[in-house]
Amino acid sequence: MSGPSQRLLHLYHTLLRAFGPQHWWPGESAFEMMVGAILTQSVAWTNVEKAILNLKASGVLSPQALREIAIERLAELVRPSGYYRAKAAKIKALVEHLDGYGDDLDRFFDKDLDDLRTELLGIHGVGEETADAIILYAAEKPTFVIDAYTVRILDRLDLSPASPWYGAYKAWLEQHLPGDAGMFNEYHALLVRLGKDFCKKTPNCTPCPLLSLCPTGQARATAIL
DNA sequence: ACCCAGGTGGCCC
DNA sequence: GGGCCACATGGG
Repeated sequence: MSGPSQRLLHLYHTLLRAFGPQHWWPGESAFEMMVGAILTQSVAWTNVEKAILNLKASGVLSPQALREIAIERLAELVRPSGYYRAKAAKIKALVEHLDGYGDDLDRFFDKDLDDLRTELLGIHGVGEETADAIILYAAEKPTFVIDAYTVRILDRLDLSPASPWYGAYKAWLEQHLPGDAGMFNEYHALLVRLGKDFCKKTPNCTPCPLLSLCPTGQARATAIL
């Protein structure tokens, strides 16, 4: 008989074997990751890439430049990522907050994980998933990021906590896995890879890496997602 | 033409 | 504290 820890580790190794390391988060700097974390809210990453490209081409992918740019112009630049007016306001809120640290991310991140998380949640536009993505991928501290793919895949595998809240999934995973930031990083990225690049695009995916893990034997991704 | 994509905040009860 | 809803573009 195998408990949640064994099953979660097995899932991790299965995905890692199937897909290899994902090298997340996509982005050249911690600040770019933070902006990307906001832009990717409820939107396909391909849209975010266009928006980031616009910001780079305009030379405004820095906290100071983003504070100085007019919000209407910022909105136009991030337009491809959807919800563009709302996201422009969120980015403004983020860089205003960073102003309090002289735009020094190391100084911003240099605090207890829970304190950093609470502070992030106080920024307009930063909810739990975005906060955890920033903590894990930009600050490189061990928190597990829960997103829609994670929930659906774990539910399908009957590997879910009792309560359906964000915090319950997060606690469930952190409780049953070694608290290693590198592993949380890779694990979340692999779950998204499975959901995004594999399941949707491969109807009846015969080589589905979850096949041996699914209790009902119906781990075809079309069934999962 | 429709559906959905790596959520969040505001408002209502 | 939960249940709705607005927010909006781009690709399948």
